[in-house]
Parts: sequence; C-alpha cells; structure tokens
Amino acid sequence: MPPQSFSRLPGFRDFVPGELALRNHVFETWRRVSTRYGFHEYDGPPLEPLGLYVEKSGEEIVEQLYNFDDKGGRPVALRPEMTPTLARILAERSRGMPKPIRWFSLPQLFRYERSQRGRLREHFQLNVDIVGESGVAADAEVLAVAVDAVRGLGLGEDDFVARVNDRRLVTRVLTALGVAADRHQDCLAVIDKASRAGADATDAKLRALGLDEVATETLGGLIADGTWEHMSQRFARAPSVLEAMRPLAEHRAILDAMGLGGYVEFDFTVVRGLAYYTGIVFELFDRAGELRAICGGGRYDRLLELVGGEPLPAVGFGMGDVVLAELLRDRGLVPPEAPACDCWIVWVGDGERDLGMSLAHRLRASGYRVMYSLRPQGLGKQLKAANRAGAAYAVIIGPDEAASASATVRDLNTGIQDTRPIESLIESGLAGDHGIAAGSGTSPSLRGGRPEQEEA
RNA sequence: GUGGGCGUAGCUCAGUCGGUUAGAGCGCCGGAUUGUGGUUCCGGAGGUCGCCGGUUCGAAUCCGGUCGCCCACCCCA
Repeated sequence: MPPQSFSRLPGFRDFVPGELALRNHVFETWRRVSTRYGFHEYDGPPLEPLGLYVEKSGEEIVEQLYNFDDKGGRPVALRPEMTPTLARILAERSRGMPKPIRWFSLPQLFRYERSQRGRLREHFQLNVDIVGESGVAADAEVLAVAVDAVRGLGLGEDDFVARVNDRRLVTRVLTALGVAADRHQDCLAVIDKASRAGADATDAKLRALGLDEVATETLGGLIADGTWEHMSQRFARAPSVLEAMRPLAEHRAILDAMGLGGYVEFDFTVVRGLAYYTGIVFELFDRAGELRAICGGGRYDRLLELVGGEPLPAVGFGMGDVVLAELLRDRGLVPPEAPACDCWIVWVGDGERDLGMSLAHRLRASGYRVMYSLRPQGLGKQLKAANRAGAAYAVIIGPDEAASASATVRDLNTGIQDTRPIESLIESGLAGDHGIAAGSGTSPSLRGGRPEQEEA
C-alpha cells in the first residue's frame, strides 16, 4: 500500500480505453450528424466569469456551480452549460456574421451537486444552436438534429421520443383560464414538476398560486392527458389558444415531411425549467421511461440581447452523454472494442529480430498497426499474443524466410498462410494478390475500424 | 443540503449463531508447447473484508462515526 492513496473526485469519471471508445463512438456520431446538417463546431473556455451564470439564473445557482476565486481575485466558475458561453461569444462577434448561424459544440460541463444515476458532476454535452432565425423551420431543424444524433447511435422509434410543447401556448392557456401574468412563471414551474409531484400535490400548488377551481381542474386535466386532441377539444372556442397552437402544428408538419414524425409527440407538461426559453421547447426521453431526459432544448429569443449582443432569435438543445450511454448499454448498442493491431510480427530466433524490426517499421510506415513481443518468446507464445491482440495477420520470420528475404504471412482468422518476398509485402500489402482475408479495398489504416451503424 | 440502502480479490459474488489460516467463478501471470494461435489441462500471484474507533477472550460478522457508491428528495444545464 502506498503511504497515501488518491481516489477520483466524487461524480467524476475515468475513461479507460474501453470506456473512452464508447465516448468517442458517441462523439463521432454527434459530429457526423451535426456536420451533415451544415453546422460548424466551436468551443470556448471551460472556465467563465461567475457572473455569466448568476446574471441569468440568480444567486441560488451558485450552490450548483463549481466556482471559486482565481488568484487574481476574480469570481469564476467551471461552465455548467454552454448556452451562456455561446451567447457571450456571439454578443461580441455576431454582427459581422451571415445569418442564420449554425454552430455546435461538445463541451465538458460541470456542476457541484450530489451525483445520482444519469447525473454526475461532470459530463459532456452536444450543443446545437441556430441563431438569427425566428421561423419555426429552425425549431424543426434543430429537433431533427437531436433526433438524428440519437438515431445515429442505433436507437429507433421504439427506444426514444421527443416531447414537444410551446411556452407561448402554455401562456395563452393560462391567460385564457384567467391566471394573472405575474403568476405564469410559477405555474410553469408547477407544470414542469407535475409528473413527479403527483396530481393531488399539483392541484394544491396551483390553488396556492391563487388559481380558481376551473383553472386548477383544467390544468390538472391537461397535465394528466396533455395530448394535442385534448387541447384542441378543450379550447375549441378559445381562438387565442388555437392560434397559439399553429406554430407547433407547422413544426410537426415539417418533421412529418422529413419522416421523423414518429419520434415527435406533443406534451403539455414539457415546459423546461430554465427561465430563458421563449417558444417551442422539447425534451427527448427513453420510451420505457426508465431514465431521466436524454436531451432538452428550445427557443430562447431574448438571451443574446440580455448578455449585450444584438437582439437575435435563437433555438438550440443540449444532449448529455451520461444518460445516452446508459441507454446504449441497456439496449446492447455499445460497439465491441476494436482491435488496436492489424499485424503481429513473429520471429523464431534472435537472428531474425533485426529483420523483424525492419519489417515492422516499414509496415507501420505504410499505415498498418503493427506489434510484436517485446521480449524473446517461443513461436507459440508469440502467436497467442497476436491472437489476443486481435491482429488479422501474423508475419513470421524464421531462418528459412530470412535466408530468402521473405516472410510467412498467416491469416489468423482462416489459418491460411503463404510465404512471400518481403519487398512484395511492402508493395502490395499483407493481403497481397491472393486475397487472403480479402480486404474490402479500404486503406490499411482504416482496417479494423468499428462497424458503422448507419441509419436508413 | 436531507432521508434510505449498500461497501469482501481486477470483475461478479458466497461467507451459517461472533470462533482456527476469508472462498468460488471469471480475469491476470506462468507451464504443458524451442517453427504455428484460439480449445483443454496443471500451477501461481492477488484481500488491512472501504476507513477510524468501540464492545468482546475473539469481529468480515455486533455498535458508533466517517468516506464512497446507489436510490429518492432538492435542483435541473
């Protein structure tokens, strides 16, 4: 035992190769999908002025932040979300940029709170935003990215769903029910928590906010059955509410046209906790309802103005890696770990070692991932190691091969082997002209890559 | 920050009423095998029973504290 042992900080993760492979798999999918929609990747500092968050969310958020004073006495915080950073960056430089701005980022985010399933003190998040476009097509576009980012990992309609709502619609409903405007924010908070709090507690909270019997009952009904049909029927004679349903209808029509309608459901209880949302909001959930939200986002048309930028409408989302990884594990969608080796060099005696080193280096130079035993071992041992490393080929050099400047290439999947001149190995590759374990024509460096899971 | 559950080998776990030297499977290392891998067989290493304290002749086991993990709350980015 060392005199002192250091453990991980609570809520933080180590990424050993197997786990980093999953993280990279998720990142690669996120990047592939985001760039497919024409988004540009950006990043910002992981440390920001504390005020950037306090300004927008109030003093109580400090309790949830990793914050401290730096050596210059500046109050700072590890970023808990990316949107304020994006707003800050764009406030400085959006004026000269062509609109709409399509940016995405994969920041590591931090919060100081007790960790639980799907919620750590550190996580990575895909952030995708469109800034400078107020039309509902931008809302649909962003949601499509979110859906495809999850689909790209192999999850389908049976696995997850996007629940969509519109804050303006909820506001209209509240107004139609006679709820005073200064109570709207509080009502949103109650609706947000309704599914966890239960019907009775929710009713009690609404009454406590001064809502009358009809308003409480109506909201309770919408919370219990927050479907589009229910809304339409209940407010059939309230033109202001019907009008407020139009953007969502168009939003839905666009996603239907994309073929993503099966992933989208209206849900009156999705309002999002953050104060800065102003329009359509959404969350992605696993269908089984076992996990917390995979993703959340919506429209925030005032935020850039609030941090001193030009007044630009914006819509975006954040999708965390933790819940998503849980879901992938549950559904058996974690790709098997790819071998790190294409070819294992085997030599029989000390006399062939230098030839082996030379060949190893030349094969590496041409893009193969090459390994060999770092200490003298018997032939059987070396092949065992080659097999364990997942190598596709073993290249064997013994006195016979050395004498003729050749090597024996053994296909470790089939056991077929063939002795060929070393120069020919370098020139035409290990598969050679014989089609041993016939490659698909990809370059050696791509061999052994993880199987892609392409959506249809 | 609050409440509850759980901490035994790298992993998953067993361990009787408090009783001798704490076990299994998997994994790891070595050997069977000095020109041919995967299977098999044999052997080995690895534990302060999370940590600290208490009760006891004796603690993995009982009690208290503490740390960590999990679950719920709070909060939700």
